[in-house]
Amino acid sequence: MKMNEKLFDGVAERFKVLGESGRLRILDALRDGELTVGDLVQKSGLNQANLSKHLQLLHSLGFVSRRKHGLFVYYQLADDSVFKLCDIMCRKIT
Amino acid sequence: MKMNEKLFDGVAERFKVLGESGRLRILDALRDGELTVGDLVQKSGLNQANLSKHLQLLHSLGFVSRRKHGLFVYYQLADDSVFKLCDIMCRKIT
DNA sequence: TCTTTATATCACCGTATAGTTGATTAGTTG
DNA sequence: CAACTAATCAACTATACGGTGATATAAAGA
Repeated sequence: MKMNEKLFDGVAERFKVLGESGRLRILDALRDGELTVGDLVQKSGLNQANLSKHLQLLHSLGFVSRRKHGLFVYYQLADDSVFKLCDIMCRKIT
Repeated sequence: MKMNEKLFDGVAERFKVLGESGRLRILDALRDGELTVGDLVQKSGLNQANLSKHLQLLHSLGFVSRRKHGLFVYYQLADDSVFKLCDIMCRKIT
């Protein structure tokens, strides 16, 4: 695909979101299915406010989706693109 | 690929490098073949010191390779992984 | 309605980093 | 040596971003 001039900022913005190991850990924790915010607090070691901020960012850019059920909000991966991306990156490292 | 705990930082570091539109423009400028630093100064609008800094970063993480010939240093894309990555990202935008 | 719980948001701080500039250095060529 | 390309260094500004504690919002149940 030819990179459109308009796309640079949007693409960079999304790479930047993945350029933070905390958010990668969140996404990895969701690999096996949806989790609540509370689950993610435990798994990630991040506190609630910080985690929530990361989740809003990931959601706003389409990396995760969510559904609300009662008091809980369940987050899950929007698709498998994150792991496609990480696979390519990992190949550059090893 | 299962994300190894050790890989998180390395992968994040590389995503972060792509998370900046200036560097994406540099990589895009190299799409059609190798260019000298002077060429890239013109194409990118960045000054020499700044551009050189970006190039060192891109080179140290394996996104570009370089060869020296006479006074000039020619940079080129190390492989096509950048565009694979951008393609996936673009699909998330459109 | 009052309480509890889960999540989102706000305000603030500290730090990291990009961008810029100017100067210098290194290496190559003629 | 003189001219040129590129890398590097130092210093500065501005801004973006992560982390955190406090507060707000929303849903469920007594």
